[in-house]
Amino acid sequence: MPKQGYHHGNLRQALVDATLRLIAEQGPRGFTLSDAAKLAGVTPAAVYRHFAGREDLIAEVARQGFEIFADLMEHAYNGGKPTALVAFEATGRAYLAFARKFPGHYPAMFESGISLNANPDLARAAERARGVLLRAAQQLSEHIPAGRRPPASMFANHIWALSHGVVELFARGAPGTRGPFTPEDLLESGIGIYLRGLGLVPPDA
Amino acid sequence: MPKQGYHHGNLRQALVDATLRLIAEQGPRGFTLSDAAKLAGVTPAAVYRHFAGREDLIAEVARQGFEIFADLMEHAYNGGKPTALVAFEATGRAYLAFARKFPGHYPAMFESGISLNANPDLARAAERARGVLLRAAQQLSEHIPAGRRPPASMFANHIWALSHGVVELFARGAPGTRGPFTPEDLLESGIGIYLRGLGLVPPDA
DNA sequence: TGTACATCAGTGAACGCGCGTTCACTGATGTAC
DNA sequence: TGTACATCAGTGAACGCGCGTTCACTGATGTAC
Repeated sequence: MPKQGYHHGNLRQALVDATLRLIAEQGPRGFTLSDAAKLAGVTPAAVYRHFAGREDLIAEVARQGFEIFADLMEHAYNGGKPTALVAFEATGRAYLAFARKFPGHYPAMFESGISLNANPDLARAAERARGVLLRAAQQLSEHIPAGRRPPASMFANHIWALSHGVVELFARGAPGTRGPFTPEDLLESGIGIYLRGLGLVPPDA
Repeated sequence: MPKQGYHHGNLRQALVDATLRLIAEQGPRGFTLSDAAKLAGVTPAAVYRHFAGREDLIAEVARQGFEIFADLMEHAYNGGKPTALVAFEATGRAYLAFARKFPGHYPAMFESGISLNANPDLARAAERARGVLLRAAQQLSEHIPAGRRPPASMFANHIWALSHGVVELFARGAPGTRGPFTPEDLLESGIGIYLRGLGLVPPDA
């Protein structure tokens, strides 16, 4: 599909890639449309052949991010195999892995200030990602004694919040940068304690 | 102390207040030094009588935020009374309460992209806030059977991450805005489950 | 109490800059005959 | 196979704008005598 004769052939994706690199290097605040164009070897005006403007470009980056994010969590979840618990823990790990391996996507999705509803494709992708985590939580919740089983959406949100907090505070140069624990340790142990609190892990594990 | 004869008398704090209002209304990205000056009824150049520049103004806002934050958590912690557990839970609630009641300070502290080390006063204030939470965690951890007691700094970080995640994702118009739970419910229940996982709350509570 | 003077907070005009966006254009590519 | 033409991706110059910052200044306040 990519043609390399110079009409660039694939400028749309080249601009997305340039945006990713800029955000990864300088944060979502540092990104400018003009820089992205320059990095793609093209005039700023050329961007408007492929995107409605700056906002639209960021939205596409975020959309692709949510697609990858959903895929990655889906893969980690693995249909709930071998057990609901193991699958759920893997999904949690996938969250952090995504944030670290896609340092351009994650900020575009969560720190760029973009509205998820501005763009239907973006909204759909974000919804799908949320859905994966929710499904993992639902299946897991069936193993909790029905009497004191919290709504699955609630503890999906707990895990999401804990993961996001770890990413924001400890996986970058942010406030809590200090400390002997890696973000991975922190998230893994946090989820472990939390699941024990739900009665899903034996107290002596 | 404030003189109301027109040399303004208290422009420094007026600028801080203007910054707070702008950030609360438009987010940390929307803030400009010029707008803050205008809101304070003053020329942009006047700002430089009191601050080294834009960065320095934001740093002062963040510093004041951390001082209030630390005070609030300290007050909630209440020296560990009546019990370590109750005091700890109150401290967690204070986190969210601060984020909601000081919607200008919180973003300046955690979303403005400011470096906590650029300014020694700021670094000190941030350190104090961290210290309060850590102390609460330490005292609480003494109630955990020594054998499987995780480092206090680890579970202080867990609570910090969970709280921050709830604020970022659910206490604003952000991604997870939907759902039947208030942020307060979410954080309270999350901390509850977590503490049960630590063996600090009886399983049938 | 009154005058002369130093201080210094705030003014107003100007700056250079880089941003996002527009517009008429050009020139390579693909298609019709 | 070759020529004529339509398409449309990218150019280059220009725009208006608002930003953070600077500078020489002014004028109110406080102090010394």
